[in-house]
Amino acid sequence: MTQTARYHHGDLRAALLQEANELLSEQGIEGLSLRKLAERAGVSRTAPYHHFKDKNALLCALATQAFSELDALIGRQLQGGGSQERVQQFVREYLRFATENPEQYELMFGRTLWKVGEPSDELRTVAHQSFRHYAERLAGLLEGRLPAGTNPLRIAQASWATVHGLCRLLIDGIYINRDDMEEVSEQSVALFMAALAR
Amino acid sequence: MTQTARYHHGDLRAALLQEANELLSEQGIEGLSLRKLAERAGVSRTAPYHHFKDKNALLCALATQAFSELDALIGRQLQGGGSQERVQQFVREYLRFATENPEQYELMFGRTLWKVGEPSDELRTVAHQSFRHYAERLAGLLEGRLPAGTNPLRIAQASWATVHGLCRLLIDGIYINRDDMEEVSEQSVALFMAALAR
DNA sequence: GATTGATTTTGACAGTGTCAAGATTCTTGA
DNA sequence: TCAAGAATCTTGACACTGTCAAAATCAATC
Repeated sequence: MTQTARYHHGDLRAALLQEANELLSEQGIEGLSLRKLAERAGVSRTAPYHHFKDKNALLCALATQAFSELDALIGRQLQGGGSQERVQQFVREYLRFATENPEQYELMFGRTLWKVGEPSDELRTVAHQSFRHYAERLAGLLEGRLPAGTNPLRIAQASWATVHGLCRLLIDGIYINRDDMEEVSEQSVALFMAALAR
Repeated sequence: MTQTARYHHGDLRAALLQEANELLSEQGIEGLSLRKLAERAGVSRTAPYHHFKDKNALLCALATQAFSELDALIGRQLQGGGSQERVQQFVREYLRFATENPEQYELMFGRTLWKVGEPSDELRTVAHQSFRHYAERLAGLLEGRLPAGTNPLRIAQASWATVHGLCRLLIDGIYINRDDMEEVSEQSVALFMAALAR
């Protein structure tokens, strides 16, 4: 039953997601067209529409997968007792996650889904969950260190914005030097921790 | 000589830039097509090609203008002696700049020009100049405050990344609440300054 | 075995950026 | 003054995009 060119594909949905991920990595969001995708999967232009409402839905599915990975990374890196080295390590891993799959990261956080398109409920959920997860873990790490009157949520937002900003500058091709970025991130973490340890 | 429907437009280049800025604000980068632009300017589809090599060139021209404004903002806000309040004020203004013209900001820092397209030499120059300008001014403000062994350039990069990250999260529609963002930015600045004032 | 539903196909449409070739107007030099 | 050339603008065309409608094919079910 695995011969080529049968009318029903078998598991087109999964095949599309797989091809989409590859195409995304190779050519970026701009190079990811439904028609290329269909051709790669050996199927006609409009076949994907029976598995995804439209392009936006397919991209949401991709981004949702990616957020799950990020969430796993957060859980893996931000557990146990807290030290500056642990946070440094997390940031390094986050930077690695973003820069090794830049197109995926762009899809996760970019305007394509969040502004131009419409993020699916599933995507919204997993994205917010990831951030909440991060905020909780970080609050755990910084337990007792925070100066009075400091809102842990704000710290989480601020630190995430910093790391995210670094990633964006790097990914979008504005800062080119990755090694510099690593140094910048270390500097940032050091400053944050220094301020919190007062 | 100002009657309508004459063959030569007169100053099509300027008109295109003007219309492009409006269209950009109204409909975003995705809604900005050369054909719409041409129609708005009352001219045929391909007329713009006699004033801009291609779409990328036109967008670069837009972004270059915008960077000049940002550069002016930096010069305006980051002058004179330094205090935490001065930095806070700058960040507020930067956030305002980005959130009041989100599509412009996206164009300036987004992948459309820096990664997908090719930034013009002019754009590269003014962008780097803006950052250098920021770095110098900030170093001036923090003069004498920096702990030994702290590279002012890294501080500039780190702080810019933070503000930029906030802007991106806000603009891309991930953080929705602007007021929260303002609070986050204040928190960030406070942390930075606290760490530096040790 | 016929019917129903899922899946896939072809055809079509409006929209995009951009090239080539022709039309018009402005400018410049003799 | 007027011809030549440059600048500017237009029409035609091409390949590409996402998406809809209608027809074709297959799988499963009653």
